[in-house]
Amino acid sequence: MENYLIRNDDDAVSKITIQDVADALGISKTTVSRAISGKGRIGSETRNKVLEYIEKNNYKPNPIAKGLAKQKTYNIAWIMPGDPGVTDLPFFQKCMSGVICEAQERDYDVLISMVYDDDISSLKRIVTNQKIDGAVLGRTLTDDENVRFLKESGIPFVVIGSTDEKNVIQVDNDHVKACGELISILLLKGLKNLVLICGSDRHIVNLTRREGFESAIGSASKKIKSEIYMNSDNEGAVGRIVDNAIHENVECIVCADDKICAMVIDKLHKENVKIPEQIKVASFYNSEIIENNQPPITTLKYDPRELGITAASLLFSYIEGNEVPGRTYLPYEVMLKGSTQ
Amino acid sequence: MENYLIRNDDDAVSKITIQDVADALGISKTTVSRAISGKGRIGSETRNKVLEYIEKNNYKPNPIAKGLAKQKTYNIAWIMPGDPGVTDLPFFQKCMSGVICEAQERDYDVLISMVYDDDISSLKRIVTNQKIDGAVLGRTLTDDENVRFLKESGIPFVVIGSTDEKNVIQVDNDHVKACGELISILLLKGLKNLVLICGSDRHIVNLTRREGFESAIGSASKKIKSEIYMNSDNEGAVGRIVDNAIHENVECIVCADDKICAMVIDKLHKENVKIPEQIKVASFYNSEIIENNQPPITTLKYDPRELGITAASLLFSYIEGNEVPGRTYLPYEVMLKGSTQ
DNA sequence: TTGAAAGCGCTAACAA
DNA sequence: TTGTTAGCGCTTTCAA
Repeated sequence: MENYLIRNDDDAVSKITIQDVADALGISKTTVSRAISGKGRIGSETRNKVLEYIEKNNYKPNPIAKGLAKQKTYNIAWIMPGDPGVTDLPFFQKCMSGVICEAQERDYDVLISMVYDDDISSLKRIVTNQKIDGAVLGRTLTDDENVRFLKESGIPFVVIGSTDEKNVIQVDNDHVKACGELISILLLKGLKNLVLICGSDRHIVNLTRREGFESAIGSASKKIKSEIYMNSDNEGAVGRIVDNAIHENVECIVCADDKICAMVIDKLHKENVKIPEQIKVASFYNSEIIENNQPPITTLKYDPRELGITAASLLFSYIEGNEVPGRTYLPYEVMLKGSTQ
Repeated sequence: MENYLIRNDDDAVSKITIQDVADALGISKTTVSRAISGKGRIGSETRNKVLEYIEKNNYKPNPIAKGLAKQKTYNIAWIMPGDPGVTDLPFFQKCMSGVICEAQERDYDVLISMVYDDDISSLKRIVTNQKIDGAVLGRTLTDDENVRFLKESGIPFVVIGSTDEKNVIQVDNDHVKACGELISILLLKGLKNLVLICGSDRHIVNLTRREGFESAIGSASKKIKSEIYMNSDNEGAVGRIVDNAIHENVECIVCADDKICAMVIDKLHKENVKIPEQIKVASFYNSEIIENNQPPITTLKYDPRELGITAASLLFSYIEGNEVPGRTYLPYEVMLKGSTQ
């Protein structure tokens, strides 16, 4: 037989208030408040007395009350896509951990909002309920409802990724440059026939990666044959593209992200096509799956956690009224591995 | 040249307060409050008038103020491991999405806390800062600091997973039964020589899975040869165990989770050992990687999102003062696939 | 059925 | 250097 639990309020944390502290010390709330905040003139003796008492009695100012008085929540939102298969991506987890880490340092907490392509009600709730002081948006779309809504609401926010919207603080890797660089290197190795497989063309990251690919092809010294497939991040599409690539003697399959790359590797494996002997493979984003592959795959390497840290840091800076750059690019690395040798 | 942004408070959301509503309607705050909450006597005419006005002018009560008055935050915490390689697990993402979904329905928000094996400071901050009304803990450890701290703090909480601690509301799958059932089926097929590979023995889930394995072996009608490896969720250990299994003519390798299973599959592949012809493989937890494998792997199937939903739902029920079962088991499914044929 | 007033715990002018 | 006082926006007794 199961045991049942009933809520018992007796054991709630005993909450001591600023008034209690003031009374105990025979001073006023104001003085206590000043001792804590460090603002306003106060005798160092009094301050120490207060600080000591607070420390000993483990007093913590109630942030709700503080928030009401200062019109702040001490919360920011982390907004990420909630669609299954996307939420899971380690990329977002790592960004999030960066955001959390940075928030923590400022005694802020992170409230999570999951949005779906056509449903940003969760974000709207949080904003209209005034539960946050700012937000970090995990990715950008073309014609992005989240961005539009956040701008309208006037709440400070930073996006991870790029957007054409004006006056939006953006943190991203320079995908155009990075992808261009990777492709240029491959072309210098003499490759003349490549395909690029991308996911949704509503994800701006895919558009910028494509742009990098195209620019490298465009500025190549020789004539290059290339094909680009958008919206092809499913097994069926990847399968057909790979089949076709094999048939057309494509020299290198370039994947916009690790998920697509994993599918490509899988498919090539099933078809018994050897990497890199029969066909080369490169990816614009790496991950564990790809790193541990045999042979390891040539990829671009970014630091998602750093994106989160930077985004949050900029957000706080902006909230505090500082001048903040419109766009920040974080570094990348080109990792040349066996898959393109 | 980059553009720089400076925070401009002019565009902040215009906040209309309960007083504004009262003034506009020529009634008192109290009446407005009553109309909204539905508590206390109020003329239906007045109520409608208020509701209508609120609707039209898009008034939202400030939850901070409400929180201060009612001593609530309207936030719960989702506590998950922050260690890299663990945070990423789709399991936690899916639980989290369940928790969020359930919270949303009650106009609660979810605040996220990442804890590390020996560092629960993030949880402590959130609790002592009184920023939450309750918490859902994503997994349980032996001798769990999180559980201990949450109990001491007196804050309502529910754990996903099991624990020996008394008076803790737990939501889990019955791993003992599920794993026992899967193994029993394999034994009925005539297998007589198996190994089980588990991760950390500080994770209670691994202990319960082991228990299920052992109980099935113990109650088998024939004599079964079996070996159990704990703390073996790294490539090196898995490699050695698999090598050894091949050498010892083990019939079936059972993996405590999908990550281990992926490593096992990979290793067998490298060694050119065919599944299921030369060795069979089963996993106590499934995932996309495993489902798409060729041949598909025999696994247990759970619904992590449902765990999150149930945990949050129990938490709210408990917060509201209801009687709540100490332990809730959610269903599982045994998926027999080609890997054990 | 409605309203006045006190209070939730804190901050911040303004006075002293 | 310290205290008084008036909020922040809401809920909730207690009166009317």
